[in-house]
Amino acid sequence: MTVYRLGYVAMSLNLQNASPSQTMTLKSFKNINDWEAAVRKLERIAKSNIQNCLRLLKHNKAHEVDFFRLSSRLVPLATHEDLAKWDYIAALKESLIELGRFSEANGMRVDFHPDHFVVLNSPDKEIFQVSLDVLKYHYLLLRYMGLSPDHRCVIHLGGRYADKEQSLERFIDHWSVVPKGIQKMLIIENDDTSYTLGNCLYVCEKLNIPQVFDIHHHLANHDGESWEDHWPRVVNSWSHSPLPVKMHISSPKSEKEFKAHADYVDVDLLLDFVKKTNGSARQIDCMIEAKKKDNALFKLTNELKKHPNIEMITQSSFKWKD
DNA sequence: GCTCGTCAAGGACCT
DNA sequence: AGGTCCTTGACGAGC
Repeated sequence: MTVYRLGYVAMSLNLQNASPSQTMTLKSFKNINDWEAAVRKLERIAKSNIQNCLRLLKHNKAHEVDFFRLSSRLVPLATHEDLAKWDYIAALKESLIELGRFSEANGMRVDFHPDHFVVLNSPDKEIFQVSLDVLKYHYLLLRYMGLSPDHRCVIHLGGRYADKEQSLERFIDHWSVVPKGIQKMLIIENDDTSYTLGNCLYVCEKLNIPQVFDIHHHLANHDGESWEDHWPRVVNSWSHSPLPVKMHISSPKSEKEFKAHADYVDVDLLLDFVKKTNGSARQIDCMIEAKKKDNALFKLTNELKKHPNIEMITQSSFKWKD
């Protein structure tokens, strides 16, 4: 019997003024002539983002949601080369530890998914280095939150660069120069344009990396393969992880805009996944990637509650009963 | 208190 | 080779 746990991404539609992604562009930073004053403003924004994250976790606790993706934009400009001498960790230490403690004390799984500009298979050395810098930033946030960074950060394999096979092998080549701590932090997700679940599993098995299965991406990009055939390999890729198997689920916005995310997740898509994977693992964590964020999660759980074969365990976790 | 253009990034894709 | 789109939420200018 598998326990399924639902989570959502980065922000809530139910909390007012609780954005964890307030920002400052490089342009507006440079418009402030006093460097110290500009940095102080950045630090105010970053602290507010982290404090808003804590509010989000408290909101989640109230609704028994204990799976959550943190915004990657907590610290604006943290990885920008022009701010390399800015010691953002020193300014944010206390806020970070408070956030980490709350998530640990409440048994929450929190993780990151930096956007697609992290490309470890880039043939351009500078882009590869910037990607490492961005990953190091995520690593530091986790460390200073007091959390083990292992398997907390989802990335994609990267670009095709006109030769997909060679570019996939370049990921494997580059992996050897990725610092060990960052290697252990990473998990790989199939994408909707280039690397299919089969491609990703090949890399994951070679490098001993857990595979994050994205069912929406798979439907958009699958080379005629069925995910069901690959599923045992996905589960097996998590065998060395202390964390449960993780997957992403979203519904297409429309037939025409198939790759875009819909407001909500179709409950039948989730039910089909549950029926096909029930019993395959002790627990599977399902990340709801929908425009309506936590409201999409709440809508799903309301629909699940009414299903005769679903037994709710908490407000956001459940199991299938025959 | 709205709407719309802007910001920031790398790559895919089209001309 | 160059231009446009993709994605994201926030922000700021202008009404």
